[in-house]
Parts: sequence; structure tokens; C-alpha cells
Amino acid sequence: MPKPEVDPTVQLELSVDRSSPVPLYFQLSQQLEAAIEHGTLTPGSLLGNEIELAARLGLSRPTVRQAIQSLVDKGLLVRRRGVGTQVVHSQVKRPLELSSLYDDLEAAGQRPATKVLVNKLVPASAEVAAALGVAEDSDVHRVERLRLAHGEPMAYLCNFLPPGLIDLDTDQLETTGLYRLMRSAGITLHSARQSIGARAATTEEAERLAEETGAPLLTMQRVTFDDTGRAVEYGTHTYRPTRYSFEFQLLVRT
Amino acid sequence: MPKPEVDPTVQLELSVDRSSPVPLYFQLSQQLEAAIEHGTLTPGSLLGNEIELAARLGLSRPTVRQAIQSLVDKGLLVRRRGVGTQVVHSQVKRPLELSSLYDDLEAAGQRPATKVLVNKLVPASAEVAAALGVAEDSDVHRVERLRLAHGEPMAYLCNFLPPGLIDLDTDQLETTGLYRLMRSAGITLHSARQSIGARAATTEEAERLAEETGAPLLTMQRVTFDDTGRAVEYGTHTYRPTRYSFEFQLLVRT
DNA sequence: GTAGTCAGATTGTCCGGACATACAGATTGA
DNA sequence: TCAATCTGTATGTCCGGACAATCTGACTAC
Repeated sequence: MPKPEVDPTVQLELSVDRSSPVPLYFQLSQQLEAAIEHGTLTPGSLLGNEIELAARLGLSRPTVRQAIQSLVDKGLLVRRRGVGTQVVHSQVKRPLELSSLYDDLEAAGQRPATKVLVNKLVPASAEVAAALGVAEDSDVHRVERLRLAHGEPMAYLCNFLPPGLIDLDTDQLETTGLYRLMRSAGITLHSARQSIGARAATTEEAERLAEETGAPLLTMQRVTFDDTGRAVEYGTHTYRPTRYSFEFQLLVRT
Repeated sequence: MPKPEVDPTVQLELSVDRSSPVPLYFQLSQQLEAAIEHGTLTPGSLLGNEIELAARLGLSRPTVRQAIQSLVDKGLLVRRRGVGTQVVHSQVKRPLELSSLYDDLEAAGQRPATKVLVNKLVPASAEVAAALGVAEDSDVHRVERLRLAHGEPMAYLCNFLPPGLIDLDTDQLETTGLYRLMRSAGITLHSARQSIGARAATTEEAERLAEETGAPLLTMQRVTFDDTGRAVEYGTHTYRPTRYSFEFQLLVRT
């Protein structure tokens, strides 16, 4: 008895709007992604060949391929020559992003609070100057913040920003995250180099985070670059490891 | 006086070999990447338009675009409509990979040594079974290793693998990394979900790593998936933070 | 002198087709 | 019965062209 396997995309109500300014391949990839997220396309199921899919939608094969490729890049689909394209069957959800502590907390429903400790211009130290690519002793913004969740201190964040990029309003810093401020100022975040480690808390650090001297702290240093490759932020953060850990979803470069 | 700006790719001796089985777009992207790495293409320099580049190489524009796009995805190039494609001018080097401690150490010239403490089949605990997607109490490989550099303990690695994937030879485990073993067994690593945190060392952990009880430890948990989405490895690692920290290069998803 | 407008340049999107390559299953042979 | 071969199918690669969207810089008008 032949397998009753049918192309699952047939049931899907796929359609594209040619009058929309949204690219056709993007419309398609969004619909496919939604179907995967929603469970309509079950993990492991084959997607049906590109040619036929293109014909059914009235698109060309390159356009369909572009849509599928974007989902492959996100890790949602797997293509196999001679076999077909199938939905990855795993817990894999989102790839990974430039994680923002504020967004992370908000997504977890923690309603984060921020207390700005310092917000001023200071001369750049050698370390800061090297990270940001500015001259030593030139002015840079220094922002120190304490991030709280449920009234408990969670992390101490010390950031440096080159001058002239955005105006750092203390009130805004207390109600939103730094990355959101930068994005809304028209800065396109592109990549970041970061280092995660651990060390014992100094007395000063312990006091800030309501820990004891010598308690383990999770540390993170990060330099963020915009789409032109300029450094736009350098930060040194310390987290209470009982309250926070870093979660990543890595994709292997191929 | 007009700008003496010239297309820097002209000086480059770009060429493709049509008799090679290596795809043309890949040949081109490799040559461009090498030129960027080598400094021949300086950061910020414009790449010259795609049409002319395609004509000079005897390629079509889609092929050239595919080559350029792969470097954009790696974060080495930036395209701007109406302007052109230019080399990112920053310290950005490699994107990020599924980091392997063994490879990291070897790249740092540390000549890592490994001591296999345990290598046997055990029934899967609830935690391991959930991570690997196998039935509870079914057999899984358990591998415990101590990683040393310069004779000093550096990390304690505890890994679980589903049975039947590879044969875990203790001698091989002591001379190479787990990921290399998996790759050479034909497993295509695809993605991983990992969590990085910190905690105080228990007496047992401290003993293994030549630290003191209560000393801060860097911890990492990871589930690795192959290209079909099956979990192929689950690991719980502890690192000495004075000897090791995690370095990432993140790209923002667009 | 300043602001708005226009033209050129370059990438973004999309099409239709062609052939190569690799995998899975059926067929054929020993 | 088992292994080697063949065949169909699906993706991988590549081509040549067309038009749209956007940015830069120069020109024009006020």
C-alpha cells in the first residue's frame, strides 16, 4: 500500500500579495515560519518540491528558493538534495540574537526596573579607548546602572558610549533598555564581540548586588558594532548567577 | 581634482576555475575573504559594482551576488543600496561557531591534554532523557573528562550521548575532542542550545579542579543537534574561571 | 546662501530556463 | 538471498535579463 503522504503545504493557505511593497520571498517565508511555529507544519514533514510550490503560488523558483533559504539560515528547515526540504524536528526555536538583558527580563514577565547610578561624561581610559576606537582621554559617556527584578538587584551594568551618538536621558534609561534607545535613535546594531566569565565578588561589588564578599559572580564584557563596523558601545556587566544565566541558540556556520 | 579612488578589486588577481567542482560563487567568496583577511581589501573600501565585477570575471550577476551575500552573512561586508558594497571596518573577524574547548585550546597553542575519568553506558536520568529525547532509563553513553592545559586542570566535562551514533574509544577521546570525533563519524553538527552560568564549587568539584570549596566556577550546559534536528549530545561542563572564559562574536539576526 | 529637485549609480527583487549532482527505491544480476 | 546497477526525483548551481527602490551629489530655484 502506497504511503498516503501528501504535500502538507497544499492544505496551507499560502498566498502572496503582489501589490504589497513587502518582497514576495519575504511574504512566503513569513507564512511558512508562522505555519511551523503554529504547528501546522509538523517537524519532519516534507515540504513538497520547489517547482510545484512555485507553480501553485505563481512565483518563480528562485523566489521560492530565497524564501526557503532564509528559513534554512534560521535553522527551521533542512534541505537534502534528491530528497526534499523538511521541517527540523527539535526544540530549536529562534536562532540567537544580540541578547538584551532588559528584553530578556521583560519576555520572562519580570517587569524589570532600572536604577541609574551614574550618567556623565568622563575621559576615556586606555581600555575604553581601545574598545571604542577613540582617542585616549577623549570624552565618552559613562553609564552605571543597577537592574532589579522583583525589587531584588540582579545585575550591575557599566557602559561606555562614544559622544554624539545619542543623548542619554536618565529618565529614559530607567524606563527602557540601552539597546532600545540606540535602535530608536536610528543606530542599526550589527554585531558584538563578547566575553563571559566568572569571578569572586569584591566587597564593593558584593554590596551593590546584595551578595557576600567572595560570592561567585557572572561577568560579561561586550563591544557592540553598528552596520558600518564602528564600535557604538562597550560594557562591563556583573550578574548574580543565582538570578541570571545566559541562554544561547547557536547555529554552526557552514 | 577628482578622487583617485579606484575599484580595489581590480588590483586583486581574481579568477575562477570552471573545471573545478568547487562552485564558482564559493571560489569567489573564498578569494574575497582571503583578501579581506590578508588586508589587501582594506576596511571601509568600496568593492566596485556587481555588474562590472561579474563582467570582469566572466560570471553572471547572480553568481557574484551569491558570493558577496555569503560574506555579508558572515559579517565581513556591508551592502548599501545606491552606494555599493564595502568592507566592514572593525575588529570583527569570524562570526561565531559552535565552540569546542579542544579546538579553542589548540588554537591558543596550549596543547590540551585530556584524562577520561568515566566512559560507560548508564540508564538515562529524567534530565538526560529529556535533553536527548530518548526514553527514561534507556541506555546512554556517559563520558566524564578532565581537560588540562600545561598540566593544570582547566575544566571538567560530563557528556551524555545517545547509543549507536559513534563508538567512544577512550584512547581517541584522550587525543582529540568530542566534536571532532562526531564530525569524523559523519555527523553534521547543526545547532546547539546552551546555557552559561556560575556557581560556587562544591567540595567534590573543587577537588577535581584543584580549586577550593566555594571558589567561583563557570558552568555551561549544552544540547547539540545534528542537521536532522536530533539531539546528539548533552553536556554539563564546569570551568575554572581564572583559566577560561567564553568568547563570542554575535551577529544580529535581521 | 539655502533648500528643494533631479539625474546617475548601485543594490534589491523577480523572472524563466538549463544542466549538474546526489539521494532513494526499484530493477537486475550473481 | 544479496549486492550492484539503473532510474526518477529533488535540490544545487548558473545564466541573462528586466524593473524597482534608494542613496549620493550636482543642479536649480527661491
